Amino acid sequence: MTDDSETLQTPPIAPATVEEFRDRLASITEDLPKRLRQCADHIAANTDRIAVSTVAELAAGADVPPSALMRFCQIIGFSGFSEMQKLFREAYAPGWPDYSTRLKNLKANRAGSPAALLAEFVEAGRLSLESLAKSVDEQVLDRAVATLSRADTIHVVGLRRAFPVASYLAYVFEKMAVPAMLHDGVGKLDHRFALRPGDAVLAITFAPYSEETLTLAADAHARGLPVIGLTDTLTSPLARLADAVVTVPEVDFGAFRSLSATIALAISLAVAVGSARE
Amino acid sequence: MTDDSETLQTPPIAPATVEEFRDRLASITEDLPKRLRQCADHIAANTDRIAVSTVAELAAGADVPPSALMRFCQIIGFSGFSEMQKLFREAYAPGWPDYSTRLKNLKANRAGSPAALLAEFVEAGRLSLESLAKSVDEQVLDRAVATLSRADTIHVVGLRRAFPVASYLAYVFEKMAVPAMLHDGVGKLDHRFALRPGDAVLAITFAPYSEETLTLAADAHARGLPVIGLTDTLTSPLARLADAVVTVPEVDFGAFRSLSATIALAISLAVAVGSARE
DNA sequence: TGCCGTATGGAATAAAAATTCCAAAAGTTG
DNA sequence: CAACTTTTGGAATTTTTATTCCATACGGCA
Repeated sequence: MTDDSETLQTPPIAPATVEEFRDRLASITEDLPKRLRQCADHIAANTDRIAVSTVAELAAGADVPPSALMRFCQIIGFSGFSEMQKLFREAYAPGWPDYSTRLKNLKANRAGSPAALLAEFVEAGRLSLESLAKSVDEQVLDRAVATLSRADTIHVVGLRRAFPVASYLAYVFEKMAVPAMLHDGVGKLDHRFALRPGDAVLAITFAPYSEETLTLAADAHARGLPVIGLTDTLTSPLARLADAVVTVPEVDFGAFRSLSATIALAISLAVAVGSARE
Repeated sequence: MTDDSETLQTPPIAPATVEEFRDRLASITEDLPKRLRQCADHIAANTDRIAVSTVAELAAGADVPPSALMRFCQIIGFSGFSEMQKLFREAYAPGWPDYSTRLKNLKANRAGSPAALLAEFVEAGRLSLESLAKSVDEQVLDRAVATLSRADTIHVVGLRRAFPVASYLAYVFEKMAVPAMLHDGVGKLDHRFALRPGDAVLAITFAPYSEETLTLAADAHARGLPVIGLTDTLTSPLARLADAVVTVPEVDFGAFRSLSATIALAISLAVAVGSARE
């Protein structure tokens, strides 16, 4: 008998995804002794808290001693609670952990062929877009669009790294017949006096933040004009000057960003403003 | 002195909500010493992972020793990391069901809302990147890099829709110390005589092809200078003038292209050329 | 009712994580 | 350039958390 039970025993195949976890849970729940069943039920109802709880907390929730919960983890196929928790912690932020490490490696051996480089940038772009979709704050976006739609003229400013974005915004605004002015710093001319009451500023800057962009934003802010910021983090100096700050998560490759997410955001903003004004 | 500093010292008022946390973060970030600033930046960019990470993990991400991160938590007003983490664990709502579900939600919003538009552009960008990765011709890419690496000066030209790409290329070349000149059409000045023997032209244009770009490419071609084209199809008028044509499949949404794939390709090209020249 | 196998709770232990502390480095100021 | 302050890294310590183990309770069966 003993050998039989050994053979039939729960195979130590731990679920590799949240999906698999749920399947396994459903398949074993019914023929489980009382306490383990309590575990299963509580876990099923609170799957999302696994990532942020301790054994003791979860056990208390299921009204069982910690050791029961440990047994439960092992029955599912994990070596213990920590391994199970790992699954949920990683599922929460997929891909991210070793990504920047990979970039560093690639940077180290600069033997990268053009095609290999391209693959990296494509991947970076895809990830950026994904995390943009996940993280964007709809309220802020709505507010930004509303503000810009009311403006007489939109002053777009973004230099260096942000200049491609600024120039694309200017292009789209032009196509949609939205009065806009691109502050491009050509000839080091200072166009700040072009700002009139009723106008709004759309400023784009990423670390290291460009002095001129911040100056223009500060100037507009001081004069009571609405400022919309497009930047990398909420700690950016733009945050203090702007009425609405939209942040874009973008992965750097050395000094270079893929800009995919930023451009996608910019163009959405521009098209939304264009439509709203009609 | 000691009493003064005690009085002036950061009040130990810990943020009680994630909102307050962000405010506090933004307000202190700028006058923070180097390491603590790294903490602030990394935390700002990865706020959502605080709940599921350990001190060691976050510290590694910020590239600082764990003790620096502890100090950071205390400066913000918490007694330590655990207290800070508690805030985020309580506010925790998992990001899954992830990306694709989130996209659907965004799109489900009233059509034409900024968020819905963003979802469309994100989708278009991703598709473009995917098909770029699948369709890119490595041989052509290698040839383009080789040609540009040999050039004395690289003349970058791209107008209207392609201008953001051209300007980004110019930026990257500058950062990598590659001699490059951006033909931007400012003041309608014609810089064609800047083309010298030994130079190369990198021309970017999409339908409807910009006259000025084609003219410059044709001119260079006539004078025997190598021309590299970045365009949408092999039937583009650039194809006849160029020594190597790299095509980018870009998925349009409405009248506007996301540019994601084009920028990814451009930056790969630039970085490859920059590396090759060293 | 007495036997046996499984299930259970909690105390003991091991592992991992957070936190403190201090000596050394870096930076400032007179 | 010396005295002093601030910042830093890492080793030592403490606290928390996970995990194991075993004596006991329970339930079915003869």
